[in-house]
Amino acid sequence: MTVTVRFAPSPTGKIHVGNVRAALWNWLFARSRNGVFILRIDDTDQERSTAAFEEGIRRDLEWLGLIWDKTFRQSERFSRYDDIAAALRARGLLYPCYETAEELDRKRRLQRARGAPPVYDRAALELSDADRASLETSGRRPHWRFKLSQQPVSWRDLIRGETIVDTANVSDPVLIREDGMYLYTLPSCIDDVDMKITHVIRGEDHVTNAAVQIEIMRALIEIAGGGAVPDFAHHSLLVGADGQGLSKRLGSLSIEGMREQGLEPASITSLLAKLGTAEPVVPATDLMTLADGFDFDKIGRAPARFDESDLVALNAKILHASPFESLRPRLEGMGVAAPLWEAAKGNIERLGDVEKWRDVVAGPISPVIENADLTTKAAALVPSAPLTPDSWAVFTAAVGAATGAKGKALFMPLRLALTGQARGPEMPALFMLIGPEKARARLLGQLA
RNA sequence: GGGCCCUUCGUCUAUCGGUUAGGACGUCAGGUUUUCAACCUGAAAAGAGGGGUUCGACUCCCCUAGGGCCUACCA
Repeated sequence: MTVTVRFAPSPTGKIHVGNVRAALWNWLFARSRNGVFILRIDDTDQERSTAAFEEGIRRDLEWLGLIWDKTFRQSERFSRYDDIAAALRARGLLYPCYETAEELDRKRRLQRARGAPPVYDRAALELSDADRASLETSGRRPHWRFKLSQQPVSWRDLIRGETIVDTANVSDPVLIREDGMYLYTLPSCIDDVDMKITHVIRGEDHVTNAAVQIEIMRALIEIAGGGAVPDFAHHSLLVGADGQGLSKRLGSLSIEGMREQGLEPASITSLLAKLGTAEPVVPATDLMTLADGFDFDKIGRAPARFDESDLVALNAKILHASPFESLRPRLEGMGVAAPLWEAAKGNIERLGDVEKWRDVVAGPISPVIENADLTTKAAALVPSAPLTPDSWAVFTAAVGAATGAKGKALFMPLRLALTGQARGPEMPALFMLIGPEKARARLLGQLA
C-alpha cells in the first residue's frame, strides 16, 4: 500500500514553527517511503477562513520546499459531507441537540464544580418527537452530535506506543453546528478515509480526538463498505526556550516572520526535522537528506524546546557553507558578486548581513585612524593596480619593514583604516576588493 | 476540578536491572589565526525530590514537585 499522508492546516492564520514541524514530518515520511503528500485546506469555517491566509500557507510551504503532490479544499466537498451526514443520521449515530451554548456552558460549570468530568449528558437523546417539534416551532435549530460508544478505544501510536482513550470520558462531538456549518471533525474523517490516508502525523493535542475519529471512521467504513482507519503518530508539542508552551507568542514564530528576518528555509527545516529526536541537528540544504533517515522510533515523547537563537546559529552555519551559485539570484539582487560573497560569508549570520561588507568595500566609509604615523607611511606603500591575492602579504611586509610594527600592532591599524571595523573578513580578499585608490585614501584618513 | 502524557549534562537525546551513564549542539581551555569564521586537540557538564521492589535501579511500582496537552456549536 502506498504511504499517503496529509497536512491539513486551517486558513485562519499564519503557520508557525509548531505547524511546520508536523508538515515537515509528514513530508519527510512520505518522501522516505515513496509516498504521497497531500495538502488539505481545512476551510469548513467559512467565517474565519480567508484566501489570504491560504495563500500565505502555500507560499510558506513552497518556500520551505515542502511541495505537495495533491491539494484540495474541504469547502469543495460539502455535498459529499452532506451525504455522509444523512447516512449517519439514518443509523442513529448523528443526533440533534437543542441546547444553547449558554446552557451547555452552565452544565459544564456545574459538573466541574461537583468534581465530575464535563461530559455532555446526552439529554437530547431523551427528547421525544413532540419535544423536538415544539423546540423547532419555538425557533430553535439543532446542532448535531455523533454518538460515541463510551468504550475504551485503543491504537498503537507510532510515536506514543499503545494508547487508550475511554470515550466515556469524552462528550459526544458536535459535528454540525446550529447554522449548518461542519466542524472540522467529520470532514477530516471523511477525507482521510476517502483519500486513503495511511498515516496521520500530527501534534499530541489531537490524541483525544483520535479516539473520537477512529469511532467515526469505523462508522464511515461500514457505510461505505470499505476503507481503513489510518495509523496515527502523535508527536509532542514544542515549548519555548523557557520550557513554557509556545501557544502564547506565536506571532514572532511565524514562518513568514522568519522569512522576513532573512533566515534560510534550510535552517528551519534542518532544526525542526531533528529537534526532539535522537539524531543530532545537522545543516542540510537538501530536504531529501533529511528524509533518508526519517523514522518514528527516533522521535521522543517529551516536549522539546525551540530556541530561536539555535535557529540563528544554524542559519549562520548553513550560510558559511553556501557557495555563491546556490544563492546567486538573491546575492545579485543585493549587488553582491561572487568574490565578495566568498570573502564575507564566514562573517555573517543572516544573508542580509553581507550588505554591510558590500558597503564597506564600495564605500564611502569613514576610516578609523588609530596610528596616523603608521597608516600615512602605509598609504605610500599600497601596491599599484591590479591587486592580486598576494598583494596583502607584500603590502603588510613592506609596512612592517618601514615602521617596525608587527603582529596585532601592525594589522589592526590597517584593518581599522581600511574597513572602519575592528573585525571582519580576511584582509587579503577585502584588500583586493577595495582596490588601491580607495585603500590609499582611507589610509590617509579620507572618506572613500 | 477531571483525564492523558512527560521529567538523564545548559539544549536535543542514548541507555530497553549490572555501563568509567554514551553522542551531538553549545560552553570553556589550548593549537592554528591580525580579527571573525572554519579546522584540530582537550576539558567541565546529567539521572527533579522522597519512598518502595530487588543481591543490584536512570531503568519497575507509588507519592510529591515541575512541565505539556485535552476538557468549544476552534482546529
